[in-house]
Amino acid sequence: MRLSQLFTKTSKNVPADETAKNAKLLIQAGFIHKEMAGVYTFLPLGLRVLNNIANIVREEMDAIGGQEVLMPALQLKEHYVTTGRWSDEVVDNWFKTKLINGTELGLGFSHEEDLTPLIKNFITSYKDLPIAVYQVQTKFRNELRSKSGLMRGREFLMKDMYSFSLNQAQHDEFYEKAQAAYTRIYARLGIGDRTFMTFASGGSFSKYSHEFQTLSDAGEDTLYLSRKQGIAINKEVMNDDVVAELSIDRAELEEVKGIEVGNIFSLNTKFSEPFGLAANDETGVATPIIMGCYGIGISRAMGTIAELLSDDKGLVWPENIAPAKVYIARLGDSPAVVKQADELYERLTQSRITVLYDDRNARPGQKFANADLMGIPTRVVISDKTVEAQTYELKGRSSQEATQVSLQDLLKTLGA
RNA sequence: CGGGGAGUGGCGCAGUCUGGUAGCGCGCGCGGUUUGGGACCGUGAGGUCGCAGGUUCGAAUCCUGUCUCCCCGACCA
Repeated sequence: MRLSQLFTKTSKNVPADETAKNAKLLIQAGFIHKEMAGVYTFLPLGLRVLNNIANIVREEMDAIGGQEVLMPALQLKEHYVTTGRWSDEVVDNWFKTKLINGTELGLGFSHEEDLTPLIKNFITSYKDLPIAVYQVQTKFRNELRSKSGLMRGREFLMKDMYSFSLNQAQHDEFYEKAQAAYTRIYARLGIGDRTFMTFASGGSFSKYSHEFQTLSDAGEDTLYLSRKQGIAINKEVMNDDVVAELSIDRAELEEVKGIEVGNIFSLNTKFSEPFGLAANDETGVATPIIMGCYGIGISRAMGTIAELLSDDKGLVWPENIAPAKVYIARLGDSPAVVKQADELYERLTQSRITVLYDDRNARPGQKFANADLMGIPTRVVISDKTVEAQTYELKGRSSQEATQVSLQDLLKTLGA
């Protein structure tokens, strides 16, 4: 992508109506635009990041047998009446709407009620199990107060997966696989070292749920972390019994703040019972299917990464999810410089390396500041100097020093 | 929902207390000089001050109502 073509621009001014670092930076760099509280547009560069994150999540879900679908946002009232979740007393963050004929509908905040009856159409035997179905979809939650930029929105992108198992053993096996997949996801997103599995409330479904909490002072949750064991306990379930059950020495627990970047929990037969979702076992006896639920807020993960991996110059994206791998800063517009920069851009693009090519008629400082603010992992400078020296200047986003390399070495470094 | 703060060109702000029909910076257009860390000079365009009502000869400024945004708290199946 040539920056001269990109319709968004970075700004020297920080938005006044945001306090959260992630929102400030993402807006300043032109990645997102706020429509209203808790509702953001993803602009070209922001959408690339969002998609990159979603695709990593997809790969890991596929790797454990997840099958992707896309369910509607509009939700049938009767399904929620079946489970008792239509009531505003029970679910206080519903967005509800109506058809012109008056039929009430909901805007999905989760999809158990949509998927469970759907699965009933296909699954009837133990031979069909286990299965796991997921989607990457927009969720609507009428939060009393949205806040912190992408961290807590009213409309946000979420990956939600649901597993269906014949019995507890089969469920546990998949649950553990999902747990491992989640760990891999956060590692690939560049926040693995500070993300910990956390024992949290299982609600009305099970004893515990497992949250994945990324340590940050910007987080909303208070946790007690055992670095030694690499696990944490959410304050909401913290007590002596839990500590004992997990064989943790209470003295080593550290009180920290975390951002919930994922949550998995066992649903047991909470949804399969009311919908009559059962499978025949080997003896022909119908048994309720055991379900599990596995969520990751894709947009929240993006906000978390923006928040945590940034520095005083701007965003710092891990290579896996950056909107582009390379930023070509073309200094000046002498024919030799333009030619060389154009050729490098073509060459890298052909090698399927994503590039932001700063071909604008702007001063060097502006281009450097832009590259830093946007958080592009690698910067290549082409100028009269480098053309003359027959080198390319290479610099990582977080390194202080630039190096001069030959075209051959440059291509090698970039994997082209 | 309770408490606090704030709405003035695309963005960031001043002006409001002490009414007299808007000003600065960034950005943008044009001309020129520049070109290795968000350049400089000149020139120009762009707002009627969130919205509605009221007071007044006159309202960005005072009064009432209302909408929106941010923060803290409560809430987060």
